[in-house]
This record gives sequence, C-alpha cells and structure tokens, in this order.
Amino acid sequence: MTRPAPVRVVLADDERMVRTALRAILSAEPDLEVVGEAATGAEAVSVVRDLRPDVVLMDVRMPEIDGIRATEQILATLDEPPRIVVVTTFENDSYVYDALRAGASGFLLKRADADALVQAVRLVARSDSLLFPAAVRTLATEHARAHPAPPEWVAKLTGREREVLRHMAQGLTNAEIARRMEVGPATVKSHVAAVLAKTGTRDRTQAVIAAYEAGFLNAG
Amino acid sequence: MTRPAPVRVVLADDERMVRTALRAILSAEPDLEVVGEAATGAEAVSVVRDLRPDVVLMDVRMPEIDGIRATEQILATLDEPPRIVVVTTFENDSYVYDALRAGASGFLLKRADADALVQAVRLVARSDSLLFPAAVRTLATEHARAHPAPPEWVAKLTGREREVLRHMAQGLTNAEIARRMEVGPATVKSHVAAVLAKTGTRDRTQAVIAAYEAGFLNAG
DNA sequence: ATCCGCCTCCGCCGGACGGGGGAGGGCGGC
DNA sequence: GCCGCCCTCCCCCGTCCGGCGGAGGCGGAT
Repeated sequence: MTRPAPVRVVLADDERMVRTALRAILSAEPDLEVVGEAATGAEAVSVVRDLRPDVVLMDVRMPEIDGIRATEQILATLDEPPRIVVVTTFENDSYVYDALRAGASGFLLKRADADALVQAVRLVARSDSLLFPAAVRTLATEHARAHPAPPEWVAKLTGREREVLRHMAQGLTNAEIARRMEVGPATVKSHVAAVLAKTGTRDRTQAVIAAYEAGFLNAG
Repeated sequence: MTRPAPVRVVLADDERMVRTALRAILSAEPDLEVVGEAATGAEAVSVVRDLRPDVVLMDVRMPEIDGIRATEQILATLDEPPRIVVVTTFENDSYVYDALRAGASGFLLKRADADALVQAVRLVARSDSLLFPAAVRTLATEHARAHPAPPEWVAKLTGREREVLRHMAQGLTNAEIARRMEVGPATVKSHVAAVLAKTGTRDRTQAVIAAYEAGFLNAG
C-alpha cells in the first residue's frame, strides 16, 4: 500500500501546552504532519499563508485577532484555503455559529479525546462532502439573521413598557392589555405612547414589526 | 496493539445495490463490521432494536417509513441508541434539517468516496463530542421555527391580497398602500378586510403577526 | 431635602381603522 | 350565455387608536 502525502496541519492556539499536546497526538500518526504553529490570530494568518497546510486547528480565543476573524481572513485571501477546524470549550458557545458562518469546516471540543482528534483531522482533510457542509452554513446565516444584535431602543424600554410591547405583539388591544396587566386603559395608552416614541414607530403595528425584527420576542 | 471490538454497523437503504456497495466498502476495514441491513424504515427500526449496532447508515428515501421518522423512532425508543448517519443526495436537501432535528449525528452525501465513508463511520462511532452536536440541533430547531409549513390560509389569499398583506407588514397605512399600489383607498380597505377574514384576525396588527409567524414574508 | 424616573391615571380631539352592505367591470370556465 | 371569482370603488357608522397636555404618588439617587 503506497503512502500518500501526509496531511499537513497547522496549530493555532495561544497556550503552548495545548499546542504541544496537539502536536504530540498528531505526530504519532504517520499520515499526519504538524508543519507549523501560531500563538495569535495574526500569526496564524501569516503562517498559513506561508506554509499552505491542508488543515488548521484554530483556537477561538487568541490575542490580537480571534480565531473567527483569522478564519475569515484565511478563507478570504487564499486561493486554495485549508480546511479549518475551530477548537472551542463549550459546544453551545456562540462562537460555534460565528465559526460556521466564517466558513470553518467543523469544530472540535477541547475535551475531545486523541482518537476523535485524529479522526477529525483526517476526515476534514479529505472531505469536500462530509458532515454538514453548505446546509449548515445556511443555518448559521439564518441564525445570525434571527438573532441580530438588539437595537439600542430595547435597553431604553422600562419594565412596564416591555410588558406592554409583548402584549401588543400578541395582537391585543389596549383594553385587553389593561385587563391582563390589571391597570387602567389610560395607563396602557401611556405605555404604548412611550413604546412608540422609543422605538421610533408611529403605530402599534410598526412597533410590533420592530419587536419581531429585533428578536425582542425571543430574548430581551 | 490490541484490537478493540469492531464498530457494528447497520445499513438501511431500499436499494440492494447501494447496500451491497456500502457493505463491500465497510467490510474491507477490519475495525468495521456490518451486522445487519434493512430495506425500509420500519425494518430499520426493528433491526436496530434487535442488533443494537453502534452506527446506522440511514437512507432518507425509503418505503413505509422514511429515514427521518425511523431515526426519530430509534432515538426515542432505545436506551442507548446508536449514532445515526443520514445518507442523502443533495446537501441542501431539506431532509438535512429534518435529520438534524430528529437527532442524527451527521449526514453523508451519496457521492462521498469510500474513504470519507469509513472515516465518517469511525468518527461518528466514537465521538460524543465531535462536529456539530447540540449547537447544530439548536440551529435546526430554529430553522423549523423560521420556516414552518405555511398555514392553509396562505393558499386562499388572492394575488392582490398578498400584496396588501406584504405592505401591511411594512407598517404602512391603508392610504400609503393605496398610493404604492396605485389604487383607491377603498380598494385597499376591501383587500384588508379580505385578509383579516381569511387569516382569522381582527385587525392589521394581528394579521401582520400571523404573517410573521407563518413565515409569509420569507417565502409565500 | 430635592430631583428625577417610573408608574398610575384623567380629558379632549381628530384621524385611522374595521364592519356592513352594495355595485360595476373583466375574465375564464362550464 | 351565464356563473363565479377577482379587482375596483362607493357610503355610513361606531370604535379604537394615537397626540396633546396635565397630574399625583413613590422610590432611588445625590
């Protein structure tokens, strides 16, 4: 069985120990070769540009430039960019979504065992067709659309005003809101007026639209 | 180096040729063992229940029960369910999202080469920490929320009524809509009334809410 | 002690909205 | 030809809404 060219890997992590550990694990595999390391995002970009590896293991938290931006820059500036696997600690980290959107081919948890690590590197290196490609990119983009940075006006709303806006977004009239909140209709009118002013809208319909677009109903 | 127990795999695909091909590929690997096959979703569920494999390669399109439902049933009824890899043809297939939501550990394109296939099986078999776990599940659920099956009323709206509803969802008044559509205000009132009737809402705010919840603004 | 923000309410007004009912024309199908 | 659907527009009316201006109480900050 002929030996094909080994998979060339670059490690980007600001902690030396982590890099050493990763290198030790990967070097034990004859088909994997660690060709370079980087301790910052900026360094990662230049190292990758120079060495042209097949795979980059990219930590998210790094000085100067974080792993996400580094990923973006690498993918944007290189012709045949490497596959990038983003390394993170928590699997529900919001970094995950950013990483996907940035174009990472996958991500790996720091607590993954050595075996999973080498499998992942091999897999990512040769797959242009595996585990969650374009479809997941779509999802991440949707996620960003569904969870935009909440506009400033959200912070300016008082507690009562938020309640009223929520009720408005249920399609309730002022009178109904008054009953549910156990206050007078005039009070609701005041709150509604405040909401309209702070959201910069002119009627309840526009306010509700703003609430939807701001993702106000999911979080806030 | 001691040989650990091989990864036990079940193949579920309605085409015999595909099963044969998959079996041939996987059987060439000493650490992988194909322990069973199924030609339908229902069969897949019972075979998996009997054989308790580590990994299932599940085709999406199958008679009786499709791969998605089979996946759901397997994951719901078994205590230590296998990892399920869903096999599909197009990577942007909506099946992908359903598969993720159903709890599949990954998916594989039919055009993936033999090497990617075995790597994927090994990877999925031993990773409870790899490539897009919980976070992606979250994304898929969001996707379902963002793209719900459009309610019946959408089909009942006439062309003009759809236009009016879109404009309503921009926060426009009847007069403004009339100007933009170059018709009289009375006409817009008629359309609005029809929209309210067909959507089962009582005012424009509720109609706009219904439009948002139905995903009417993205597609329809 | 004072001020400010928030919550609570009041009255008045004009305009927008929604319900009801009707009507004419165009266009395609039976 | 006729019926049905759609688009267009009309009047009347009651209600809801939003704008304006004002006011009292209360609690926290300075």
